[in-house]
Amino acid sequence: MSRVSDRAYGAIRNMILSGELPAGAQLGEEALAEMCGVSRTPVREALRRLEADMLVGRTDTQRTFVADWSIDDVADAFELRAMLEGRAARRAAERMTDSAMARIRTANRALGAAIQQPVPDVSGFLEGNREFHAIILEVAGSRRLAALLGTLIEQPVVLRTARQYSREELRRSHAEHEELTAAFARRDGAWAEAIMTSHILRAYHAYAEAHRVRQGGELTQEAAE
Amino acid sequence: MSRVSDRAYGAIRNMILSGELPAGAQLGEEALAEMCGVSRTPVREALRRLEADMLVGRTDTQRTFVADWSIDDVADAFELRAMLEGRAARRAAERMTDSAMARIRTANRALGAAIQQPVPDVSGFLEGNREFHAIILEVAGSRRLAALLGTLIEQPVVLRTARQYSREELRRSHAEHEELTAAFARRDGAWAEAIMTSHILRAYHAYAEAHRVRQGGELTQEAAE
DNA sequence: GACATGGATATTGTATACAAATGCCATCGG
DNA sequence: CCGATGGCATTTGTATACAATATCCATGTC
Repeated sequence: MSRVSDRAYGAIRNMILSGELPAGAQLGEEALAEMCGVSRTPVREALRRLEADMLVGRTDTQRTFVADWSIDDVADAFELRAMLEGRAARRAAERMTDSAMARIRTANRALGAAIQQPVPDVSGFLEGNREFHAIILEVAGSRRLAALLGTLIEQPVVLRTARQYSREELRRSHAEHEELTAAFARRDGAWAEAIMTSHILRAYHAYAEAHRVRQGGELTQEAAE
Repeated sequence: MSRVSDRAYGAIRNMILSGELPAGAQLGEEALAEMCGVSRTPVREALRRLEADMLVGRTDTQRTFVADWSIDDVADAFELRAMLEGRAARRAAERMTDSAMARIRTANRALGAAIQQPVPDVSGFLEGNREFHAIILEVAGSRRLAALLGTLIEQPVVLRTARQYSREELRRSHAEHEELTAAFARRDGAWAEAIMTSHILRAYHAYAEAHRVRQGGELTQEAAE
């Protein structure tokens, strides 16, 4: 992240994900450039990347704005993610190595320890969770699959669930990870795919449930899968 | 395509797809700018888009080159495409309208007529084929699915098969389209998905077969699915 | 002769200036 | 009062200049 355009990308992205730039907000290049303390050139580059991520949209006349997400968009994204992560899990199971198994177990142990603290360590949970999914994607060994999932894993909507997960929900997530680990240990691709798919879809429904109850809650971190 | 950067994008993309810029070739911004008769700024933008399409790659030190595709990359891309187009077909079947059915039938009729000429009209076939798949994607109604498939449908490798399709292969493609149409007419999502998946995978194996026989053939148009 | 080192050359990154287009608002006519 | 029109302000698109960095080649040393 040393290049200026990378910093701009990260900064704008964070402002979108945190809600500082609300959905639908106009994104003037000049204004963003001033915020980031850079010129328009790297800002333009950052905006193009964010457009590819579908975090920002464009009017027919090239004006940029923060993408807003209908309920259907959210369901759509989760469905695709469930399918793609399921595929990744299948491939990972088929290609699993002993050293990767060890890394997966380590990540999962850390995750388990985090949620058993007197006060659950949500950050630790999230970090273990991220690591777990990253290893699977790595073992799956498909650059394209990784690229496609890249645009799906950190959406605004996905990022606002975990902090309010109950201990029970965290525990359940951990249990699903354990089951996935068992499927990997047996190199059972079909099993791994099925667990992963339901793992993601459960996260979706947890989100949908929470969203139905209290519209517009203002949290900042990742959903826990 | 009136903006200069769009023209640059199209021009560079065509040079890659046609093989004029061979895999692995360095893509200097200045050189490309001169070729396209524009300044570096729009060229840079075009290169970023092509990078997102995975048509070009980057060294660790930001030098751009034409991506080259190993056999595994090709298999990988086709697999993902089969999965995603299958999903699109399922969704399309579930959401099919009468007017879309009519358009699908029209496209398919045109495709059928093209291959029954004394000399098969391959361009007509390709146009009908493209239209057919485009309507399905439209009816599927998932912007994200469309975006993900966008990066998969026109790869260098996918684009070099149809011209050498035998009349028998063209006929078979048409027959599969007819079967898909029947599945749509019955709003049978599972059926549509299964046909579409096998449709794409058959195209893959046709490609793999041809590629095994004569490595490095030099054709220019799209694969026929 | 092989390898390290240094500087010249080429390439990419960023800033800025200017051109083109879009949007906004006030004014005018009905 | 409503809508159309024209011009001003804002925003985006492109070109160019300059800075930073990487590559390449020649030279020198072991």
